Amino acid sequence: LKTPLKQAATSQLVLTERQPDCQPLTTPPKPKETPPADPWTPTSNLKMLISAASPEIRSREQRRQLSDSSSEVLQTKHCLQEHILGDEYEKSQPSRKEKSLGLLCHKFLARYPDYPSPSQKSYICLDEVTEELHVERRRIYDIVNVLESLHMVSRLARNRYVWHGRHNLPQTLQALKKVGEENKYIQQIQMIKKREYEHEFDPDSERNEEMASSFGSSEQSEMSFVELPGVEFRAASVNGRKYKSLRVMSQKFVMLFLVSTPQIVSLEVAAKILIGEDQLEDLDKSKFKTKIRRLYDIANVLSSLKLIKKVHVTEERGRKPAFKWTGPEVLPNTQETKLEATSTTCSPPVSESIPSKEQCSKALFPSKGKQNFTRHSSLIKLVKSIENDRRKIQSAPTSPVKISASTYQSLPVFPNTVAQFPAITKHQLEGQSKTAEEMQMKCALSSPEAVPKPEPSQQPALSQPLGLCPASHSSVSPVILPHPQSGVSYAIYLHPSQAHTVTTYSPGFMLQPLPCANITGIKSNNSKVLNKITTGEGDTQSGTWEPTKSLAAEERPDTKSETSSQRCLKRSQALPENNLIKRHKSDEESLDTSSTFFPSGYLIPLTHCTHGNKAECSNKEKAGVCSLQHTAYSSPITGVIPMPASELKTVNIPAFHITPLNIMLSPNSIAAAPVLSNSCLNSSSTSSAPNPSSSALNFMLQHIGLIPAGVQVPASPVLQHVPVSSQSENISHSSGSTNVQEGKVSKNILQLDRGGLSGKYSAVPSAPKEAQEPQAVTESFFRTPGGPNTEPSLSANSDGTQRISQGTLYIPQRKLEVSEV
DNA sequence: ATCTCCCGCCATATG
DNA sequence: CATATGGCGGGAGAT
Repeated sequence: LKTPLKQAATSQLVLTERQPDCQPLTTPPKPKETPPADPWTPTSNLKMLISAASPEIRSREQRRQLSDSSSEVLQTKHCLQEHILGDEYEKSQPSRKEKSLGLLCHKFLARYPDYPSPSQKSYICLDEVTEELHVERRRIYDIVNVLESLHMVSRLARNRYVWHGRHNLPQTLQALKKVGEENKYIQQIQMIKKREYEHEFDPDSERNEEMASSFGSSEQSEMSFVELPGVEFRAASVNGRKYKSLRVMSQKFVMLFLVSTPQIVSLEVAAKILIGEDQLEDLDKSKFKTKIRRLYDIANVLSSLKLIKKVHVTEERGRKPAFKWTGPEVLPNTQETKLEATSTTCSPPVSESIPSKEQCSKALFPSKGKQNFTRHSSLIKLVKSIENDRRKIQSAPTSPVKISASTYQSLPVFPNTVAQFPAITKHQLEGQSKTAEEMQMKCALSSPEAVPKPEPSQQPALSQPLGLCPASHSSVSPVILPHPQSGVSYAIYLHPSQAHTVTTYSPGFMLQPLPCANITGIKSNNSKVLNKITTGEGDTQSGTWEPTKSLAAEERPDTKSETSSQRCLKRSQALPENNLIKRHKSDEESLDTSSTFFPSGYLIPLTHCTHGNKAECSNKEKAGVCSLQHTAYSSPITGVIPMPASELKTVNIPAFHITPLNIMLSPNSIAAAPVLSNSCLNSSSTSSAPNPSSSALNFMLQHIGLIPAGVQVPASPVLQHVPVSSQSENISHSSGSTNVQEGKVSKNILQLDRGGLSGKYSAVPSAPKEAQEPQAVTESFFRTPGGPNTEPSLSANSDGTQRISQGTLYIPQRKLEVSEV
């Protein structure tokens, strides 16, 4: 028995971790799973597992061949059915591992392509899945829920989901990262660690007290689900609150990875944070346990997606289970600063290339869905009101042309004012048109720098966001935020209960221990950096801005970068902003009143709203849109925009990673900083999934000829990788007290390779590795004695300060000295 | 013993 | 009301 079990385990690991290397080996398909009725044969069991695994592995490695993978699966399945040859082969008891969520998830994923073509949507029928995979429905829900949290699937109706694959992943991650930053997760993590520390000395003295006090404040984002423009909960979905916990937990869990510097998160910390958010109380041992259980569930799915992998962190206390982010690095969005002339671009994130075309198209029409808030009248109302507001705004000027590519507009600081300020709208490309001229115009507009000219009046439509004010919270008050980088704007809905909290909440309670100071400092540094990058100097301005929270900085980076014209625009807006900011600053110092925001919110992409409006839009527009869309589809878009190396450097600077550090911003602050973001940023991001506008923009530019169609994705990929790998790796290595061990896993993997597949593998040495290779390469490349952050590129841009600050961050109050050589 | 986390009861949501 | 979802926690396999 044991043997078989082990194998199973191994196989699983392999599946999870190894895929890339596998080669197309042919596996003689053997039976896959059998119903547990059969007898037992260890060997058979193994075989089965392996066989099962191999196909999947294959599929994985070749992500490109989706169809293949699916076919494989089918094959496997067939085999299963007819197999039986082995008689004794059977495996019988599925040993727990065979039933693991991770394995199940693999099987599930194997059925669908990572990057399904937009044209053909694949639907997921839960009944079929459960049947084919031989699992209880409950398990499928676990998987689907996590996938939903990443927007890899979305629910259509009962029993029905749509498969999006990883197309939305970049956007999702970016959005999550942003929210994570807003939530001050970094600080929370530090707090927890600190507390832990203290505990060591003092057993449980006043744990409750502390927790309550500190955490109470931190309870912020309670249940909030971050949505993306293109993917929203459909139909009956869920807006309704309560039941999104797994989804929400999943998102938060991911946020923790994206926000923390070594991208390693221990279960314990994650659980505490997640608990802390909604419940002040602690102590709950059972609650903690439950949370942990859920985290394991989520982790299994994320592992199957290869977004994380298990590791162990050894601290003073001993070693604790943890997970390390292995997914694509999310760039700090912020910097769209430079998008200007070149368009920046986005390089494909990570290793996989994404069908740009598809993405673009997708991005263009995100809204397909209307959001239905099922059964939540309040939500519906909100939406309507929002729409109305928007309409008002839009309607005001006549602007036939909306523009937008740029994206995000600014958000009004105060709702009232909002209307007054001109904003550039995001998407609306649609309407417009078709003419080349128009397109050009748009393009121009869209690019921030290039387009400075657009006058406000022209951009009447704020398509997105309208700011609503946070100040008055009604039971449900939506706060709309622009999401510059990704171009995704989202709104946060507070639960009534939360709202109370927020409103009520006293300023003093925030905690921000030491770290704060550091953070702040860093932040300022970052901002400086930004300035530097963007503008040569900017000290002056920066001074003003610095105070702002990182968020502000992030979002607003363009401010600096913008062209004069834009600047002017902004300035006008800025006045209020600045004041606000300043104010905040002071607040912050005192303790941050604002910190609480973003508590629980439900994030809804504004885009949708727009959509809703769409109806109202003139038919013409619609028509225009349609045409546009078509075009988009048919047109060959590269999707990638060339980016100069220099730019890349800037963007990738490690400092930025740190930037996130963040700080929380208050809604006000956010609102305050209206920004026009440009699409570039997003593009840069990696992400492949830029916001609609950006993609549209790119598309247009290319067509117009402004941008070369071919894109060079030269260095960018590498660079992108760098930050991630280098960081994490270095850290792990260097960390003194904290160790990350992956030993087990890797071992298993290795064994497996040797054992069963070696023969096949031998044939294919280099190719497979490639997938993972990049990491290694980059790693070595960047790894420098100085420490994780010391990279050449960095140094160029940064002044010593940055580096220092970074170091500070890492090490913050813990003893674990991670980096610092 | 501890770490993982499967299983499936049962409250809720959805249609 | 019948189902579909999915929170939750016991308790057992894996280490």
